[in-house]
Amino acid sequence: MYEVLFQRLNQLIPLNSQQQQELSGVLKVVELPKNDCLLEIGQVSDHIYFVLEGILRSSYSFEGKDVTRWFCFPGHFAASYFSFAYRQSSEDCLSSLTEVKLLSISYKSLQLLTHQDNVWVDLNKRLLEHYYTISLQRVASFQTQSTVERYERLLQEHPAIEHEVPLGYIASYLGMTQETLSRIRRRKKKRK
Amino acid sequence: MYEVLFQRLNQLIPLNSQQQQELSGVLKVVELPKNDCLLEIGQVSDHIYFVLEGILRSSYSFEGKDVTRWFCFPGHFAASYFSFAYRQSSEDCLSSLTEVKLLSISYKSLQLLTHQDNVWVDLNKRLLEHYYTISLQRVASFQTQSTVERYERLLQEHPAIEHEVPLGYIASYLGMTQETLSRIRRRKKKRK
DNA sequence: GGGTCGAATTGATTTAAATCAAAACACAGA
DNA sequence: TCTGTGTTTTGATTTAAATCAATTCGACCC
Repeated sequence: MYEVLFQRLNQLIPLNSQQQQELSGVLKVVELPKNDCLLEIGQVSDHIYFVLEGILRSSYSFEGKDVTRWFCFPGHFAASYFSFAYRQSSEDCLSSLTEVKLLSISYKSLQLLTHQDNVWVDLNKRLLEHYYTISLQRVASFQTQSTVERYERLLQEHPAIEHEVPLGYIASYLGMTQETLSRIRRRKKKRK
Repeated sequence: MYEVLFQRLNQLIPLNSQQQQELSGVLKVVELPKNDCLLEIGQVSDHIYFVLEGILRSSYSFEGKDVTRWFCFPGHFAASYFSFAYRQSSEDCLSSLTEVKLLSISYKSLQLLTHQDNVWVDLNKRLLEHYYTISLQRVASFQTQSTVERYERLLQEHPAIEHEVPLGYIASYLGMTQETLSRIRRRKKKRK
């Protein structure tokens, strides 16, 4: 059950079997239906999730509009980082776009782990670096790529998104209107 | 001399006087002329800088074009993070846009500090979090704001940029052409 | 099978930005 | 002061995207 998670973690930092066991001891499996809310805006996030199956979406509110911060696919971690790490109220909302199966760890459990082994501190840093990199690349894609190119790239990374995520959510993630994205899709079909 | 730096660091994490002294011991003051290169693409970054005076710019290359990654003003830290932290060759280039006065710390010195006091590890994390936040906000500004709004916001944060940084650099930072930015400026003047 | 709701598509139009080309400007050096 | 170089501005045009309004589509319920 936890194999997928450990595989992913080992890419970030090597864990020995004791560390793996300690982590396993505090993980919980969570299964949720489609369109379920894991965290609302204003709440303090109490969990980090690891996606086993399904898709999550994080969004924030801008001038009344709902904007997609990111999507979370199997093998990804999901959290409202600053809310979780610093116990602040979250600016983001987190919810399921499909039925999902997740692993979750609570703030308290992670605190305990952290105090007894530095590897969890290192892991935190690695994850931060990872998500920082992704964010930098995303900025670069806005600087240098057209709407079409941004969509193509997203499709390459996550082909599933095309059929499993509502168009409007993808459009706001990419910074365009849903009409524009719909037309991009049409032109793409025609070319085939 | 180091006062400005310590003030900034204390916002991120409290340092006692011993820690301040240890850091002071390994800092170097660097003064450079305008348009000097601190790091070229492909090199391994060996220093983190803190800007006392002047402006730095980091850029990367995309399809032959030079694109501004960020600007660095007094009170900011400048580095090619992944090149520095993991001794990889840098994708970014770093250079001075004006005469600059910097504080610098070498990889080796920071390694030594890190081994003798955990506070420097924490500081690293805080800085990462800080720059991650900025990157997230920047993505959000591409998702939700128009070219005009993005420029206005940049001006609010760094009014100096208007007269001290070449237009083309600002335009690529904001993800628009320099003609567009020039016209935005003209319309702005007219309105006054 | 008809009706309803939200999502997606389409069309017409306006607006914004990119592109291409040329002129104006700023400034350092002869 | 003139000249060359790089930057910025301007103009004309094309292209891309937003906006607004109206259908169409699809899933679900009755």
